[in-house]
Amino acid sequence: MITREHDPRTDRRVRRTRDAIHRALIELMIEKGYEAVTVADIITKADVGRSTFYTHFTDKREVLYASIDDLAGFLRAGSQVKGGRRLFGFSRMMFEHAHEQQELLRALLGRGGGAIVYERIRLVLADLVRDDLVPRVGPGATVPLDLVVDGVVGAYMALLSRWLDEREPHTPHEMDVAFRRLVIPGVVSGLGITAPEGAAGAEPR
Amino acid sequence: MITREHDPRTDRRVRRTRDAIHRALIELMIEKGYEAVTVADIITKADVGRSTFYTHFTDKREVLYASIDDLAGFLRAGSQVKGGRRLFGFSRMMFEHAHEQQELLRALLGRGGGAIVYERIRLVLADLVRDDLVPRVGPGATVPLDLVVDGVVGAYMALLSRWLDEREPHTPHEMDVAFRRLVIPGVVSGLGITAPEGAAGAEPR
Amino acid sequence: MITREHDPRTDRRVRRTRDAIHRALIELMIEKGYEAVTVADIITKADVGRSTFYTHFTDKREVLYASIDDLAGFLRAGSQVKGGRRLFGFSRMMFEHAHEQQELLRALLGRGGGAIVYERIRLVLADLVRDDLVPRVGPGATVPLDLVVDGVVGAYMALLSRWLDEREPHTPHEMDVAFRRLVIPGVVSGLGITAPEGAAGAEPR
Amino acid sequence: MITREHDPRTDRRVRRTRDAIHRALIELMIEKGYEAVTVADIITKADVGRSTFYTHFTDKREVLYASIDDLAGFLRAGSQVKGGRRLFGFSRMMFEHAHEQQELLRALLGRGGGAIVYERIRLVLADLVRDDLVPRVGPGATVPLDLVVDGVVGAYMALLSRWLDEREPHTPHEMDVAFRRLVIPGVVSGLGITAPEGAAGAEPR
DNA sequence: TCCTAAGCGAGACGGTACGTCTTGTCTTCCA
DNA sequence: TGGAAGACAAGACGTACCGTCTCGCTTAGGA
Repeated sequence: MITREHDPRTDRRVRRTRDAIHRALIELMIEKGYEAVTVADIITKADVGRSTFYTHFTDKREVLYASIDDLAGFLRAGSQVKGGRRLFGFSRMMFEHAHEQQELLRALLGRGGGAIVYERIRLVLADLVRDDLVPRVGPGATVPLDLVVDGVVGAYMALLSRWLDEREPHTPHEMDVAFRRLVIPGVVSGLGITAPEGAAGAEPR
Repeated sequence: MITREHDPRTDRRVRRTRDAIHRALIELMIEKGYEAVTVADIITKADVGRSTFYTHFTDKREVLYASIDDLAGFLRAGSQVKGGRRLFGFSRMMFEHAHEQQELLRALLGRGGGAIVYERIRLVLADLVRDDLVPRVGPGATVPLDLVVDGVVGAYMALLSRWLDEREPHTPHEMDVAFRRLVIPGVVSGLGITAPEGAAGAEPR
Repeated sequence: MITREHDPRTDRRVRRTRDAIHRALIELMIEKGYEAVTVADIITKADVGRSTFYTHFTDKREVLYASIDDLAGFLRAGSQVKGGRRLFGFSRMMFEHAHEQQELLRALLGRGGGAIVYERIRLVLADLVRDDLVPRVGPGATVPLDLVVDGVVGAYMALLSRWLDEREPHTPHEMDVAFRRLVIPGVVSGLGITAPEGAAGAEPR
Repeated sequence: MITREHDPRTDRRVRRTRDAIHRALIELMIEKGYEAVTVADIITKADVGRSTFYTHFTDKREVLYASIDDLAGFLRAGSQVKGGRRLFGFSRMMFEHAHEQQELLRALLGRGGGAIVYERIRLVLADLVRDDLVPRVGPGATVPLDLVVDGVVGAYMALLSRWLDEREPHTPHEMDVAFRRLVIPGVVSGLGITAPEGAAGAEPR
């Protein structure tokens, strides 16, 4: 029989507290950007004691990480389910998610968002991209896979960030198409991909 | 006749002070990364009074900008002179410069470098890329120029940053080639470029 | 018939808890002095829950008071039984008790002991001293009784405290004699005592 | 020639700051007693930045010490000048000083005053008393000098503290007389003093 | 014997003070 | 008289305690 280990994170109070803190940070980031938010701001908005904050998190940063990890989870989950056969299946999803959660994502990834967020999301995307590419690498590859991954992710993050910063002058679909048109030709030739789904680069819909 | 305006920046002492501060910041950035450097660190290392620092600069940021502007100037100058006809002529130069000034560039652009530097350099590169592309845009362009610029610069910055972070496992030349192979196909098709120098994508040497 | 009021203090568990807390505080006071002991220290050492502590006591102070009251009871009891006719009968007893319980008393009254303890014990002694003096005051008294009491108790507490702090370089008996020789002449003349037991000041044994 | 060492304590600003802090603490101690005063209280009342406070003092305690040292200086100085030949010359002076500075002294020495103050002043007085007694010790002394000093100082401090606590029901002169009558007989006999100024115990005026 | 109220441990929580750190301004001194 | 030195106010940071509280577990005494 399993000893009912008491995991503090399942405590109802604990959940409530942690959630309140998360929500507070996000709202504040939308207001003034990550760097400008102080711990005092957070605990005031979350209506939580200072020590309580520090029992749960060591840092502003740590609170942020959880939010990013939510995003990462969303991406990972989505990419497996819906991404299906398509190359860079996360792209469309992400643009749409970003569109729906504009303010949050702008706070996270826009000019105001810390470098930490950027790096963290970059890592998640890099994993997704790598997983997409590894099985497709052909014998005639002329560019190291790592560099391809870095380049693709860099292009993607740049498009996404600027799109958010400029208040989304294009639709998520347009962005997705632009990303694919820009990136897929180079990836295909650089990695020597001879996809049966040569339609990889063709846009759907 | 020119009014002998006393420009403080020509004062010998002033020059010395400003240079000392610059050098101090750079050395400290190499040691611990931009964010971790404090004004106190800088003035100690530069052996300068606190008020002196604030007489010349309003910020840590402002000191940094000058360093970046050096870099920007280097890029702009180089790209006009040597870039010649080639698309993205700055690329090779930049990789080589980064190679020579490894530590500085790593401090500026690597994980430790602030988002400010990143953004600033991004802007410079975006200008260069745009100038490269504008005259080549063809009638059959299917991707908005702005997005192409953002994507290309994003990919470039990503390659450069990661290369620096990973202690340059490839030669500058290899990086340059990878960048071009990865990016030029998409750019050419996306912008409908029908270059006479169809050799744009071919690597030189 | 008496309503079988369930007095919690008789509950065996309750006794155990309270005692454990008392013992913990005393041991900790010996280790590091009253002020330095925290409630967390106490409940850890007593192996008791935080809420339990606050069910029984409102304070660190309150726990302490009980210890002092033990001491006070000891003094009061002793002074009646053994004090007999002698002036300041408590003195010898107290020095001896302090000698036997060195560590505890040092913790309570030495440099580390809080002002609260001091004051509390002072009050007990003041009562004893006053009870000793009241019946002896003569018609020729030139010093108000209250001042005599304060002075005598002050002198006694000072001798006791310093003796404890200095690790008892004298025997209890020597201390007692010193105290009497120092204080009784002034008391006798100040209060106009014409004791039949003129032997009041003479040391026994 | 002496290098004009720049002692920060002579800086006019520094003086002002330190004084403001001292005054603030004293006023606050009068209001609510030493323990209850927080650093935040002090810096608010002194209109001083938090860091400034900690540049000059490590502690509330340290601020307090300076105040006590003022008092000590006053005592020492006075005792030499005015004390003259009389035994315990400081006594009258101190009672009068305490009378004039009632509130401050009550804050320092009364129930609210920390044990630290008490101990510190005790040490100063002990020095004065010892200096008074050493040259007078006679051959027939039956009580160790240290104990006499401790006892005398203890009696004095007790009289002073209680007098302050009870809002001075007696005049300083009465207090001084009471102290001398109570203590001098025992001291004279205990130390075997055969004073030419046998008038030591006689009250003046 | 079972049931129920209390005692209890564990520890989350809001609050408050602490001492440290960094920033940008302001004052003083000196050359 | 203008630049250098550094004192200063402001306020964020992470830590330490406090006293209150909520939660389940256990444990004894009355039904």
